Amino acid sequence: MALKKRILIHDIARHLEVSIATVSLVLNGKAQESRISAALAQRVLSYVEEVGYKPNQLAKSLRTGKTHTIGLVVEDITNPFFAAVAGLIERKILAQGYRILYCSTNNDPVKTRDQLALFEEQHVDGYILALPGGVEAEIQALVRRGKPLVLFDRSLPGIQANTVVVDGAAGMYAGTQHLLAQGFRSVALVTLQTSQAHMVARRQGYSQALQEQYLPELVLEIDYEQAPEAIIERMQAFFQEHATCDAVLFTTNYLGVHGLEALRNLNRRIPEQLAVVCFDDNDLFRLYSPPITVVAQPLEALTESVISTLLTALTGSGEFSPPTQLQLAPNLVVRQSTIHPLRAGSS
Amino acid sequence: MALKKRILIHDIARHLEVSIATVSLVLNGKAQESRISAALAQRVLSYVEEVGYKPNQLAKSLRTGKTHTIGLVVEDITNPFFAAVAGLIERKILAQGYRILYCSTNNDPVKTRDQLALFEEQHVDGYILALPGGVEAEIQALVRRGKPLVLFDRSLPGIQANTVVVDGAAGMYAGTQHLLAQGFRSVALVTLQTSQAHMVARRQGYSQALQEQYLPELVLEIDYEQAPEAIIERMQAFFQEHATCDAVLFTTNYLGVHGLEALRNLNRRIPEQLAVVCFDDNDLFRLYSPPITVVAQPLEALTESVISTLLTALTGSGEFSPPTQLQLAPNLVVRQSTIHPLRAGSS
DNA sequence: CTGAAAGCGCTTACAG
DNA sequence: CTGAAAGCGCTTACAG
Repeated sequence: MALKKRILIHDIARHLEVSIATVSLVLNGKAQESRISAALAQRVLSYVEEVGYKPNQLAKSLRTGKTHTIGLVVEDITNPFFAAVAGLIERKILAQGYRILYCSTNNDPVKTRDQLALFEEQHVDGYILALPGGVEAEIQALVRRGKPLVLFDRSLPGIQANTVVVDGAAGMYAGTQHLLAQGFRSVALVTLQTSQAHMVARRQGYSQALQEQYLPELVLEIDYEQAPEAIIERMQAFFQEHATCDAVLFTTNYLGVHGLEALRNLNRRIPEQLAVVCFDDNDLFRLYSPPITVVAQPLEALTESVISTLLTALTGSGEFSPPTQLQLAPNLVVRQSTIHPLRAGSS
Repeated sequence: MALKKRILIHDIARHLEVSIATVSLVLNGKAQESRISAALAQRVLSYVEEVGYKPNQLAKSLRTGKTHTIGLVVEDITNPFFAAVAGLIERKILAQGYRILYCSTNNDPVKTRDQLALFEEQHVDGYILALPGGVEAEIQALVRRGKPLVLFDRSLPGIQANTVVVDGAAGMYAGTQHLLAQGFRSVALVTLQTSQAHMVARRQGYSQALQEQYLPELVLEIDYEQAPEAIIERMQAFFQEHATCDAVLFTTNYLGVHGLEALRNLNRRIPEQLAVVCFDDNDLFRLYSPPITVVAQPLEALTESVISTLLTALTGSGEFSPPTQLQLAPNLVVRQSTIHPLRAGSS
């Protein structure tokens, strides 16, 4: 029943009849440079191991300013893309002894600002960020103060910071070209009504492909704030209004999911009546009937780049170095949703 | 260019010409009980607001022992169920001023132990846990030391702790009964090879429904460690071997997803050749062709219960109170994957 | 190698 | 209400 009193560095020192400094130096790997004998260091280490002493991280953090904590900010942890990113980041960074604080922004700059402030109060060592617009000033301040951070998925206009993004323009260009090559001629885009960099790029890839063929654009912009039901209804109205449209690209996975539901409600056959491409892959697209052609993001490479960039900044010499800016190539995965049985190869 | 020096409580006190204690007491809402005049308190508050002073949480935590951080341990953050739980928990608890540290266990007790130790070093105030078997001793120790925690999704054998689970036995019983009522007679179960409480319960619900009808069980146990490809192959072999089986229930969403892929590879028609039920819902099941009948978990109620239980423990008087043990009812959602066109209503 | 000491930035009795 | 002080548990020069 007796609560074991938490053991302190002081207890270790007293038991070994050495000074607190000695214990601390050994524990922090500074035995050599402090000219502590290997034998003594070993004695300390094995006793610490024996009694299971763990330094109080709070005290350590207060003293050193390091918390070994990373703040992960995503748009929405329930979105399969961000969940996958979170999972991969976790796997890669926990092994380095870091912990992860996370939060979802839901693209709300006010909420994001609050959360960034909380992370800062908590003294996170570094940040991994997929941000909404409207927090440029806060991020600029972090950059200026030399905080290790990396933006991913989307960059922030006017901010010079480590960034790892997927080339949305190239991806959507490839997707649109693929549709055109399959003989589709009235190609719509369903995207978000936003000026965020990644969405702008994806739309631009679509536009460019159409312009090169002198084909008109047909764009539906969805308000992120809306409830799923409203989004689905909006899409249904759009597809009914534009009945001659024979192909559509969705710029995010959840727009794609809602789009499939809208098309199912309308009984549109894919790809006979409407070909479908989505940016970003997931189980649903892969197993849907018909399987959906996607512009897949390189999740493994993306997270690997994010982590290595962050670790470099974290362990950096502290001196200024130019930000790393990476743009990764997505991968067009052609499935049946864009292979028109009658038109295939007719381009 | 000049780095603004971080402002300290000392600076506030000096500027207002009051004592540090006064500032601290006002900031911690103890102005009244310390008989500090409302006017002075107001002066402090507005100056603090004006200069944007934020107390250093590390120092505060070291002193008070509270970090306002919750440790969330899930099986796998990329699993839609756990991602949904994480999202809802986040939404409900960030508003209370708590931050969330998370980690995935992948059902590995060693990894789980390491992470729990990290969380403890970090002095999290409370825990929300979906655990693998093999960490009973660690949890028992947390409980004994009065740490606020709540187990969810699955209980831990022999551990008396706050627990919020979904009634898997009732859910699978209902799903199996539904299949029998639809006229299916050779009903298989695909589950995990594990002794975890939630899986045992789900299997037991299946067994009971069959036993009541004197029907034989047909169970495939999958090893969690295997790669998806291996799991799919294993399932294909199973379904080929048991060709007369006319219905199947999957006990988790990812087993269901892999199962659908296996059945697609085998060109089995659902429900004509095989009816399908899955425990846990997601977009894929809802939009699949045909839509899949599921035993849906009450996510909103589940997370609400988890949070309120944890907050009670967190703000509790510290005195012992018996653990809260909640079991929520799941909801059978019948879709076309179990409605046999020829047999419907024939039961 | 050691020991005493300062300091990270707070909170909180305590005496006045 | 105030002021001085202890203390949360560490790390790290510094003099010896």
